[in-house]
Amino acid sequence: MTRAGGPGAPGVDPQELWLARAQPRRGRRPAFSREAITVAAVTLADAEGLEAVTMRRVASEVGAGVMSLYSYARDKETLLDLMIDHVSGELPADAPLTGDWRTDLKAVGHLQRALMLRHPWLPAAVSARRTLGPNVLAFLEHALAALRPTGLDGAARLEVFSQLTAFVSGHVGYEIAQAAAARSPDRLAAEARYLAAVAADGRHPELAEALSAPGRPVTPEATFTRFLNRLIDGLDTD
Amino acid sequence: MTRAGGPGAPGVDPQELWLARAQPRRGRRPAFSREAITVAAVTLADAEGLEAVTMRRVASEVGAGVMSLYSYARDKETLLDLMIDHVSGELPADAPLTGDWRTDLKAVGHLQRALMLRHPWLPAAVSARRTLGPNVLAFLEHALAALRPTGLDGAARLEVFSQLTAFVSGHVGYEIAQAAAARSPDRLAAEARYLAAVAADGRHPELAEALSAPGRPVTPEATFTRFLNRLIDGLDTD
DNA sequence: ATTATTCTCGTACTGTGTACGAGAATAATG
DNA sequence: CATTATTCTCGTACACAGTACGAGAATAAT
Repeated sequence: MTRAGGPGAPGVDPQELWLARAQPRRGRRPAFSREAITVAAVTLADAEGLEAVTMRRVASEVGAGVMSLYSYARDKETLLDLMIDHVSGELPADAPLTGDWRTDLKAVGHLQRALMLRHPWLPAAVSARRTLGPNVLAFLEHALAALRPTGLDGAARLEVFSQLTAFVSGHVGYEIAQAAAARSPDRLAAEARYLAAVAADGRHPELAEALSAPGRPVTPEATFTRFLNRLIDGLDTD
Repeated sequence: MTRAGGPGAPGVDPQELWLARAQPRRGRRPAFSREAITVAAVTLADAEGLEAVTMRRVASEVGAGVMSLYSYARDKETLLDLMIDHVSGELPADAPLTGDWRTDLKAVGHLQRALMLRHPWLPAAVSARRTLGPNVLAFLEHALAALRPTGLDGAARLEVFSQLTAFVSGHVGYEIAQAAAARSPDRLAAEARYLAAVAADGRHPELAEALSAPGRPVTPEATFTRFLNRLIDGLDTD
């Protein structure tokens, strides 16, 4: 027969992924699980980055043959969706709300950032991709509830959440790039030398000044909080 | 000999890429140019997406053998850096400033967004990567100048610019994903059906309401402007 | 003319995602 | 019980990726 399903019953529709599958009561029993495969992939990405997540690596990590993975996810893209939704499950979708929507929304932002820092591959994976798995939707539900006191209509609340997510994703993506660069001192030194050379060429006076400024140490956390607060405090509910 | 240089003189240092190269007055003359190769890669990415940019495709587009590209860029990552800096050259780094830094900074944000919309692969490429080519630095210089009236010190101005860029990148990345989804009506319909099913399950009342709300048409442009204004108006210069 | 240098690019290697299909395991059917 | 339909596993194979290697072509200095 022609691959009709599998434990994951991957269909033609992308969304079919998330729909509860009719459990087959016939045929060979699955030796693995979508969950186990997803966890293996996430673990790999956390430890060695997204580019370490190859079907072969994941399969060997989980003790399966490579092609067996395709019974659980139609393709690698789908596996990525599974990974995204899986880690989104770490977001507490039922945290109590204070009733002050600004406070609650800031908490949402901080939760998202913390998740992305735990899984540094997330910003890049989420960019230019929309994953609507159960965990993502559960947290969306939570965020929409937090926004209820604003009095905004549903569409507007949806928009605010999307924008918040986009902001956090962009911010943390950059934060991660910074941290990665700082992790290899020689590369960092080379960059510093290069920038110093650019600053010294006379055509970049602003940059020169910015680099010569005494860089008081700022934690990324503080920077994020500051900008998040600005964004959220600036929201109005007219 | 062991690949000592080439037209691009790719060295060990990543930054060496951007440093002016001593033009060799010996040996065979280059048949192509870094510029031409970069343009070909950008054109390809614009038309068919980043995944269409393979060394073989770029080479054939430019009429070169595949391995010849490696004389102009050490590896594909470097080619990506070249692409990013190249399109950054479209940003007018010498636009006149009004002197009102909020107005000027908003203009900067709009310029960045426009660039990313023209080159939809940009947000994904920029995420988790730092490219410091001449065009990027020229625009940075421009943005820092725009921020001068704030009275912020150099480091703070640098930070504001980084945050702005991160915000725009995150926003436009999401905007592009939306647009891409909307481009294939069947996929969009499938998603709508799926979301309706989720909304109907009773456990997502907020989502159900959001989806049922009469979606007055909002242009992405207006949304972006709104959030950008909030972010920038919220900035203070204490 | 010789030689050093700098480029071009065919060949080949490793690693990728995944189509195909043979075979193993299970449940329903006679 | 044997048969059969179903559902899974996974070895093999293929196209295509990035790129190391190195032989040869073109150019400038000697």
